[in-house]
Amino acid sequence: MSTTEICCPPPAEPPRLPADEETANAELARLAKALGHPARVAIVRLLIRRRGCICGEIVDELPLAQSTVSQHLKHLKDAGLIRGEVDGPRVCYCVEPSAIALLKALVDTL
Amino acid sequence: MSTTEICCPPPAEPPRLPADEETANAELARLAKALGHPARVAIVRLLIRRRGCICGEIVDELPLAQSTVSQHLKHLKDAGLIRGEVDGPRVCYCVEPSAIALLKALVDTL
DNA sequence: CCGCCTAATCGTGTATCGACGATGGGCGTT
DNA sequence: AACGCCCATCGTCGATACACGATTAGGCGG
Repeated sequence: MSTTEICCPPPAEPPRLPADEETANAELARLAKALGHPARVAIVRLLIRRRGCICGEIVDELPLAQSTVSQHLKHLKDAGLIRGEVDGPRVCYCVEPSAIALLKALVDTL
Repeated sequence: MSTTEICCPPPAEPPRLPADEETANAELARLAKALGHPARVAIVRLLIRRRGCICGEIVDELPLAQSTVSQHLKHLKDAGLIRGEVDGPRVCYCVEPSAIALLKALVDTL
């Protein structure tokens, strides 16, 4: 395996909106809450920009302590917005395209 | 004035995205945070559905106490997502179309 | 095997959220 | 003038968020 391979192949499947409105509200609220912090928006944008994945580079890019960044990453991962894969000693994060697509679709229903 | 007039004429101006990315992140985080609760999503949807405006009807629609709903309305108003106008003894809320448009535009930049 | 590097987790402190009941203020109605 | 309705605000409480330093866990390299 080459070391520069893409660790997170995005399957970009079209989002399926929840039929039930209450579920849709809860889903949108979940995703929105995960983006409800500037640092997390910055992380998502960073992960999108570098199509590949990063790990501790995020810490270098943000004016936050390593543990704080790790917390934000956990938030985003719990919300399903990003994915993290262990690659040897480091961890490779990337966005979950379907989650982003779902967010966009849900926001568009407003 | 008729009692059924539209209290919140939406000016629907096209959103101007912040040029600075950091500002855009903060703006998106603010709006997302405001939507980061199912009840607030439900309120926004309710206000959109009934193009006109409502007030205490929201309380009837949600399984929450009046004061709690008022708090959520305050959140949404502080975030600029909704507007509230006093109309006699009752208060008339409606969405701020430009804010919704801005949110959609910001999410689309992801 | 031992140390190193990376990242997650723990523990802490402060601040904010979310919910409620109770209180207060503004405006019609009687 | 007094009452009643509608809504905002206050005060409170437990839960959660946010930030940090310190510690732990887990691979890799020497």
